[in-house]
Amino acid sequence: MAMKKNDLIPPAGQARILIVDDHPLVRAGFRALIGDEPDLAVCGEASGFTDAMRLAADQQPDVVIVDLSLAEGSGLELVKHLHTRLPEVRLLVCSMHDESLFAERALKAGARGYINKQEATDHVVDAVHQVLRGEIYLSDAMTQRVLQAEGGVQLGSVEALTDRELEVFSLIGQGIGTSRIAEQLHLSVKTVESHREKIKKKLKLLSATELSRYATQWSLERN
Amino acid sequence: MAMKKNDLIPPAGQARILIVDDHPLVRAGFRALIGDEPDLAVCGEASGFTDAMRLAADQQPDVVIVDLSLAEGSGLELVKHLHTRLPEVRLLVCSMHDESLFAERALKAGARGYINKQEATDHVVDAVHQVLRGEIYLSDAMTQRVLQAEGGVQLGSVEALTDRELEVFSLIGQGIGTSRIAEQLHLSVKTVESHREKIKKKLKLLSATELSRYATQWSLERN
DNA sequence: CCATGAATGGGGGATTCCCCTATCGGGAGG
DNA sequence: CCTCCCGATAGGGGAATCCCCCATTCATGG
Repeated sequence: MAMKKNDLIPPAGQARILIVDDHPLVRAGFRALIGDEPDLAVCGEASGFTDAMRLAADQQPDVVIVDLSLAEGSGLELVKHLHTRLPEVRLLVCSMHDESLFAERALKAGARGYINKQEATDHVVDAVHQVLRGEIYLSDAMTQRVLQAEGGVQLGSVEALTDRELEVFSLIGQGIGTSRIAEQLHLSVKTVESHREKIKKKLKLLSATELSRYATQWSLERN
Repeated sequence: MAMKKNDLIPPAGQARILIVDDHPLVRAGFRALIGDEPDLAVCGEASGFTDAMRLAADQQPDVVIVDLSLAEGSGLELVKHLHTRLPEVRLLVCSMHDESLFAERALKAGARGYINKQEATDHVVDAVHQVLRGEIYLSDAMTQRVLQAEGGVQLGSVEALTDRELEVFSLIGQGIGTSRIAEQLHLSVKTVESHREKIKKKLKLLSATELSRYATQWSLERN
């Protein structure tokens, strides 16, 4: 996550922003906020993957604001593809999704910032300016979380899990309860609980419900 | 669901609109859209139940636009309470949720219209005008469905859930624990537990983990 | 060799799960 | 008008889990 300085120079006049979000109302909100800034201008809108890729290629925007849930395709996929094909374009992910679950994924996918929709009205202009300067934007809480994870080689990813932990994690993702996991793996319930705790720590999850949700999503993604 | 004509007369000058939505960006979108209309004016914003009730009492708006998912409390509850305490105020529900699942519930709770966020930018001004005239606004597709489905609803799946149960189910799907659900809905933990039990019975789920998994999947599907 | 980490478990208090029952208010039907 | 049912609320109580401690064993690499 070292910050490279091979960015394009900031645009001379107005910076051009492309908005990608499946909710027309949210796009209207962005337009209103960004339109008030003298040095920013909205150069296009898209609600899905295909339109976004085409518009980004045509318009050559300085910043693309990407929502994670799109009408067509996924936001994370869009970030990866945009980052590959148009690496000079700064990507700012703005999502309603749980920050702890997606901020790191967004950064790994090539985004230069992640902002929660709850705080978007107050900070989106700041965030855009910041990524325009080549910096990375994260909420204060999330900055802590990500930076402190720099110590560990892998950032809160499933790859950091031990084989045994991954087995347990996978079973959790299949909706199997603690006691049944213990049966299935011929372990004590206490051992499974210990594994759950270690998994939670490694994935930086705060509660059993978060673990369950994360495991379920992970399980669904690779099916 | 017969249309009563005991409405107040339309306001003489500008109609006053109160916006209730937990996403600041969406509120900004509404403000931009409504602000462009000469006969409409935004008289306040709220993100949660309590603020909305207070503002509605203070401001005496002509129309309240209510999102179904709020920062504090639930939109359906808000519609019921507003309809009881301020029956002369027209309520327009605007949600990202599946229309077929919530439009009927919204109307029964006292709303005079339901508009999907996907089509909000194009139709919200029409919808507001329509409810101001004392008519009921629904999308064309939904009008058909509601009017013909007056008899009975499909049982056996999520549609079989009660309003309250559905709210709890949705929060479970967002990975929120029992105690925080209780906080958010201003309920006893015991009540939330009761709802969870009833949901499990209705959906034929055998354990809390199954409920969590099912709710998570359901929640992800409609994002 | 011994520091480290993985795998296995336990203690114990807090919380949740799960099956009961119970009240209360509103709407459907007699 | 008056039951009867049901949705919403909530408590009791025992079992299960959660969650933060900790201990032991065993392999592996520095």
